[in-house]
Amino acid sequence: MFDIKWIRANAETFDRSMSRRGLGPQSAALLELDDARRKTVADMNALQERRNAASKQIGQAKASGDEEKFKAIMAEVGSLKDEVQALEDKERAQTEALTDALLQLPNLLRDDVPDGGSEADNVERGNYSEPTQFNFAAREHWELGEAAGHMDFETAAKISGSRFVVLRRDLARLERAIGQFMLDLHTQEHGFTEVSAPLLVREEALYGTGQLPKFSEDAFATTDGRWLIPTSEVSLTNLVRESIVDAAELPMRVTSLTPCFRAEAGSAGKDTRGMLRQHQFWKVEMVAVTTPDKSDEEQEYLLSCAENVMQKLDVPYRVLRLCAGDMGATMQRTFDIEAWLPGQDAYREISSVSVAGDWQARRMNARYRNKDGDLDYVHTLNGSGVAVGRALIAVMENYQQQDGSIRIPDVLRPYMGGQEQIDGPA
RNA sequence: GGAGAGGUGGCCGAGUGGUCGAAGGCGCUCCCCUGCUAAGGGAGUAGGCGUCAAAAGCGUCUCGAGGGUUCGAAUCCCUUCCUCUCCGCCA
Repeated sequence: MFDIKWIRANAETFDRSMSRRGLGPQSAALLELDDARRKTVADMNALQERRNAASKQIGQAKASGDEEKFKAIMAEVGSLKDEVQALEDKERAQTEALTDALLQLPNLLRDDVPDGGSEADNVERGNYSEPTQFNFAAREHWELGEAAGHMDFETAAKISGSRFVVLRRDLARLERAIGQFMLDLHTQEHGFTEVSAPLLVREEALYGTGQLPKFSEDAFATTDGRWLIPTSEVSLTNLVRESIVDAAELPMRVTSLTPCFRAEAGSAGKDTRGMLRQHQFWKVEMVAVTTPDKSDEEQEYLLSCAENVMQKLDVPYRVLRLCAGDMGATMQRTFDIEAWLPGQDAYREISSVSVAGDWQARRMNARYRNKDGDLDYVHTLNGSGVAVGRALIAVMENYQQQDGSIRIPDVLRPYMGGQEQIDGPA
């Protein structure tokens, strides 16, 4: 959500950002709406002032017993009332129209976000180790899992439909181990506070983080008007909604391990095989709330935390600086971490680390008191740390052995009762 | 599901149809005082919008939200959302 006053003062910057997002210039239409609104406000205020003054005189007239004056002013106020009412209605409608328009707009882009229209234009920012090499043909995760009998899409389809999976035995445990490991890493080494927050949220929470109003088709709604979270970014970021955060408590860093639910509308036919793209998956999320001057470095910090997960798992990855056309609407700058998947012979997204600036904070009305003692909006950031389902895939494919067994990364063994590998087909 | 209570400033909390954006307290800021600290004394301290280059000032709106009664509503009425308590049910 944008501050219309900021748009008026920075129309060019604003329009350039929108253009880079593939939208036309937006400021002119918005400012026109706002000009009309402000004119109404001015008229309304003037009338209200007259009404208020007249009301006071009525009180005085009545007190002094001046019946004639009393009636005269009453008459004036009577007509003023309707006019004021009309202007108030007009003002409300105009403000609502402006707010609705502002709510639709994507976030600003930071200057260092590369231009580009698709993922092809993302810029590599660095990587960690070379792609894993095998002296046998690498299998995809679902081949490994189905062959060993602990990854079952058929049964999942009977229960829930496509894009669901049933994991059994060691693989179910490995999924749990990955989540536990990452959560412990963030809480014990990275300074995050673990949070267990709702998975079912009000519509307002999704407006706050920006999934609504534009992306309702991506999430699942319940029959009572609530929504299943598409990411715990929603629950965690909204922790500060409608509040004034104590500046001494910033940066606030929270993390949680939760299921995420996504409708995946519009990705029909994409990644249909395996568990890369599911309607339900586990994810460890990191959310940070900080002051505006600290959000850039905070994003670097979140990225380093996510990278640390990958390094400890010892899975090859690269970091991308997402281009304008590939970025989500709610963020100002995004770094993706892509894990190397030998079975696919490709890097695939496993984490996304973004800074939203004050865009979400304005929607949530989340503020803090700055050094001058004035209220200002906080900056919010989030990053996957990392997606559990995809980490499971990455571990399976990178740690696979010729016989279809899978070695267990060192850091996960404590969470697997010391087990060193998951056996392949019997 | 049944019955009840309540939503007021950063927080707690008082509040009667008018002079209330709102007592008091806490917190915070500044000043005074004491060698330092603690304690004490004094002053200040809601937010949004509009106007303004900006600040000040001025105007206006806001006591959950929306509507109504009234010359006038935090206060009365209606609707609605939310929170809490008790009972029932339940992991």
